[in-house]
Amino acid sequence: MSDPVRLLLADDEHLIRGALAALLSLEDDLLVVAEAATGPEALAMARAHAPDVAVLDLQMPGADGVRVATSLRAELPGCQVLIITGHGRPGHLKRALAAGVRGFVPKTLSARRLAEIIRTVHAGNRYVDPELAADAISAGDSPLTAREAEVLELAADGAPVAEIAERAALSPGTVRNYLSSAVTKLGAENRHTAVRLARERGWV
Amino acid sequence: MSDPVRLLLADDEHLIRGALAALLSLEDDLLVVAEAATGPEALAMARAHAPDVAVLDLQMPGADGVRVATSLRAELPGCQVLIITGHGRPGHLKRALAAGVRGFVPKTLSARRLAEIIRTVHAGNRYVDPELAADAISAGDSPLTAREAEVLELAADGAPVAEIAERAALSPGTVRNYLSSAVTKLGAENRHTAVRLARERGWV
DNA sequence: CGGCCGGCATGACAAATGTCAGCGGGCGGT
DNA sequence: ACCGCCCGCTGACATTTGTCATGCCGGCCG
Repeated sequence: MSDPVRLLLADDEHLIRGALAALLSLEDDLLVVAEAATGPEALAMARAHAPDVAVLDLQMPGADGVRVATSLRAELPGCQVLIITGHGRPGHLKRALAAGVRGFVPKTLSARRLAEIIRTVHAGNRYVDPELAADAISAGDSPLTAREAEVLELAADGAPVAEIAERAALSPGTVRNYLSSAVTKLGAENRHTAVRLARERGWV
Repeated sequence: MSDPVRLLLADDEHLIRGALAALLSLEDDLLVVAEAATGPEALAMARAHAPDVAVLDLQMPGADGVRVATSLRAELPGCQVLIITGHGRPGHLKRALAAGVRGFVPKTLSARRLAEIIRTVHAGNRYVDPELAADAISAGDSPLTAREAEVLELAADGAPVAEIAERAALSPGTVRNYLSSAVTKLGAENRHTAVRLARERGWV
């Protein structure tokens, strides 16, 4: 029999991480060699242990799973990345795939299936949860231009136009134009529902 | 030795629930007798198995942990409820306690600690995570009147004043007044940041 | 080269929003 | 009985928005 698959687990929820580690350790061809609770910690652990597969939670303090994946891709090309997420938004999947992530699955999965998918990913294949994939396809591509998305993001926390303009180094009028066109493209009634829609589709 | 503690586990994330069940089963005085993925399912399972302790995730499809806890309290007074949450907001804790929940902990906890807390709760004692408790205390009570909170909630998804007025059966002017006073009380710049603030503090 | 598109801006106007003052009614304390 | 507080409403006003037309510049593609 071949060597076991060496795993890095990163999730900020201690309970889940520990439980996951325990469950995956039951599979005798999987070996958890490192755990991390934050993005930077995950990177450090990966450097130290050079795992075969990194299982990363999408939402972690410090740096999210996709950012970690990007760094990992550059530093440890041999390490495959599997992203695991609670509430998967379409855009995240796209970003993740672009970052070279090999697998993307929701947390509503049994441990046995996860173990299988880890093996799949380790073998160099990809695996994307069918439901998340369907969502991503139906959501389609973002109709927003880079600027529109940027401005929309700055508008996300309810800041007035003046503040957005300052933070984006734009004229207030321009900001309103971008906001307006973004709202139109998204079919929203105002900037705030637009922000919500864009968030739901993972476009911000 | 006494009988084992009979547990109900409810969490919509299969992975976590399964892992948790496995870990808690390692403790020989704990026995997982039922699992559920949604609020209603949790209630049904509780009726069928009459567990000693119900471990409920706060955010579940159908009905959230607190609502389930309320029903449980009425139907199965002998069943203690322990709420477990990812990102705990202060107001939830207060609502949970009011619903007769005996324990409230974040997911950033080791399985061993969780097992201890389950025993504590089963013994009839309360346990609230110190950090969450501190947050709740520092957040204090909501300064909003019932109407202000109601209107703010209706404003949450970015609806225009006219729509809020209709849905609340109020005059548009009144809605604006409530919104304005809520914004002032919360020290926000506009209704949207007010909504965000109120959400963070668990006041909506 | 000549469109075309996106980025960036202005100006102007309509609509929505935030703010303030004030009025009346009800309800619970002192 | 009186006071204070919350509810609910109106009206008026300043400010912030959303929307539209229009213009200039720079890059990219046919």
